Amino acid sequence: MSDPLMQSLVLHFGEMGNRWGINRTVGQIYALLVFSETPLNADQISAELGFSRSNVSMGLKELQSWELVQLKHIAGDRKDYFTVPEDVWDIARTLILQRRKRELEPTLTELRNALVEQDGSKAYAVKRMQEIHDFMELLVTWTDDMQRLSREDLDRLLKLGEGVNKVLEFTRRRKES
Amino acid sequence: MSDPLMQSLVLHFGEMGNRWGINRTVGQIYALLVFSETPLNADQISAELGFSRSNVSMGLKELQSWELVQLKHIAGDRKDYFTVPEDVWDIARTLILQRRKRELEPTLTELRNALVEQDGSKAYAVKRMQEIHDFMELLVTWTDDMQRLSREDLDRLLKLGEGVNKVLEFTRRRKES
DNA sequence: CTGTATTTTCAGTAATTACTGAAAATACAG
DNA sequence: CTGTATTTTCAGTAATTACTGAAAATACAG
Repeated sequence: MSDPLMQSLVLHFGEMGNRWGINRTVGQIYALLVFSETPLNADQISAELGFSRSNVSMGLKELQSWELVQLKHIAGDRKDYFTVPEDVWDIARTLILQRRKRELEPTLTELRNALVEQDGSKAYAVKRMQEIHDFMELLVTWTDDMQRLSREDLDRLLKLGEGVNKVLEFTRRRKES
Repeated sequence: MSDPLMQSLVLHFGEMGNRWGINRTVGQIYALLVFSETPLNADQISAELGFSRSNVSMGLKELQSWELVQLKHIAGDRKDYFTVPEDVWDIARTLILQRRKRELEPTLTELRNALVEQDGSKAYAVKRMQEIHDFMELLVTWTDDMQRLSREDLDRLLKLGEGVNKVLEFTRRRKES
């Protein structure tokens, strides 16, 4: 890689891959695409990162299943090229949606079923299942609502931060009256 | 396990462990503690889940490093007993804090350094680093702010959902005037 | 339809991670 | 301080996951 700064960050994203549930090579491929101005094809990625063409193919497939990369075609070139959305917010949105799908929804379904079938089960365990279920449902609905906000409103909301407290006063008062 | 419903959920949490960055056994130990009314000691866990005492010891150590379990002592008993916080919100708070620490902060530090050392690097890559850095910083500050809200305010905020949009109108108007 | 470029699949193997039992370390009752 | 209960460490191995090269499948230019 020509740029040493980029190189070290690509390696770092590879390491972080573990913690995000993807493997080292997939993390590196992703980082490379993020920092590349132009779309890249599998051969370029393979050459740049030094692992096999087939490994790159599998990595790209996984990134596509996460909807984290986009397939582009270049006129007069038969190869598949890949990029990543320009807007960091779009990336974040996808990440949240995907993690929710993989980390929350299966458990939510499982809990829902458990609560329906429940009978003669230990009362405490059932209570706990209910609590977790309700909380997860709340989170899912909320992230759904957030997805519907415009980029600008989201930005505003995040920057509001703790100030949200003051804003909440309105609702509180409204409910009390 | 006496309760079949609980059994199947413990197994499910084990499977989900993979996606949450912990292994199957750690996931099962955690679920067992969540659904158990009383604190459990390592021998009980080991017997209940059918894996070795030493594996349970390592699992509990990992859960402690995540601050997801609490050590309890029972009068007149020399063994260590473990539980999980009663309040789902407390669990969620810990989870968010820990994931931030493991998934965001290392990269934030890396990006900060990269941006300082940056010179003669590809302009596009640097721009991208800056964007990601700023976004992550925003997220970190925001989750910090959220941690400071009371349980009740958080609940209110989540239930507000999309309604937050209307509330945002206030800020928007204030800024415009 | 043919031939070549390109991508994907997959069996085999390398690397990593999970798990166990035994031994060592620690904790504490008496 | 001694002896026993309890927890932790760790080397060895089992299980899982990552990666490669070769072969198969697909895509498409001509």
